[in-house]
Amino acid sequence: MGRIPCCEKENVKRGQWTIEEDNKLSSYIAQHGTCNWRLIPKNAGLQRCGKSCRLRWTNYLRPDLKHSQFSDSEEQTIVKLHSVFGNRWSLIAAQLSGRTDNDVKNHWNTKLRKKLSGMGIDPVTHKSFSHLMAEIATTLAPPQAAHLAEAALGCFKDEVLHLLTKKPINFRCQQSTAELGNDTNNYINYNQEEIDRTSDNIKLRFSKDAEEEPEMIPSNKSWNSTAATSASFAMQYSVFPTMSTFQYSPASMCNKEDDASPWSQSVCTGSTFTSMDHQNEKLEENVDDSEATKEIRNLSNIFNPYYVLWDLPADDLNNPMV
DNA sequence: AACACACCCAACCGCCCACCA
DNA sequence: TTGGTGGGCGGTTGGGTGTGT
Repeated sequence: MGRIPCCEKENVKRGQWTIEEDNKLSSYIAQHGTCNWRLIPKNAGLQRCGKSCRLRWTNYLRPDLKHSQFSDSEEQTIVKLHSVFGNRWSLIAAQLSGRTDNDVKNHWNTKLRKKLSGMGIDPVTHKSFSHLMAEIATTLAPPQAAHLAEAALGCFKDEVLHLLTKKPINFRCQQSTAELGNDTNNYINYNQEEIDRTSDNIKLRFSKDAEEEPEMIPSNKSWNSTAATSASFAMQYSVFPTMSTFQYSPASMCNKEDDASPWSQSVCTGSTFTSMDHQNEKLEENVDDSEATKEIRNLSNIFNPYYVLWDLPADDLNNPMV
């Protein structure tokens, strides 16, 4: 026994809304409110499904909606919250005034996901790709690790190709000014040969290292193995060129008129050495609760996979939650 | 200029859950 | 307790538009 449809499908109009329909719906809701969506199209003289009316109102016509571009600040908030909630778009949207879940979802799927991928970060787990590759190495014994790494590389193929080859983005390797002088516009362009070579290197290193130092790749590590161990492998099996002089810091992610911010530039760094890896490296050096560990706690940023909500600046939250 | 491809985003679909009689 | 209903949600689609060749 299925649910009865919310309307007679054959008698309702579908597709794009006209200005006239928008006006009818808006004026009806202005007078009568939104108490019963099933009755609204009928009473408003619209040949639309009630659900369609609700969506049109909530996603487009509502007077409190913003129709402007997402700001850097909003984007950062989305990424932060996505790292906590995943695809709970309504929860995320609730923190951004004037944005709907549909807006947030669309923006994520069309822009933010690519931005993160372009930065070498898996948009699902919010971990760097190299970190994920390292997780594989810490979980499986050779030769499975090498095989799975190859498979994982296949899974990330689109991201990797996007990262390395997409012409319009013209990925920029951002290095410290100390290293580059004042020229911060150095570009590294990869070609197919380079991609293949990178891929081969990964496979080779997995196999070779496992052969030479099998004890380095524990066979029974869980996916929740310590970050320190993972970080060491992340460094060891880093897919992309590592530039230890660069890190994403909270400051670099702030919404300032700072063109040097990797976020505002919306470009790829070509490095997977995220601050998380950097932090983990410090963790490894200081196993106990040292100054470095404290520093790590203070360095929570949007790419920290262990990000917790209470680290969010209160200003970012539209509807602070318990 | 014409075509192909990529991208964006409004709209739809179907599932789920809370509420109520 | 149960079934009907409205509304919310996330995933997906497809048409319009932009861009490259």
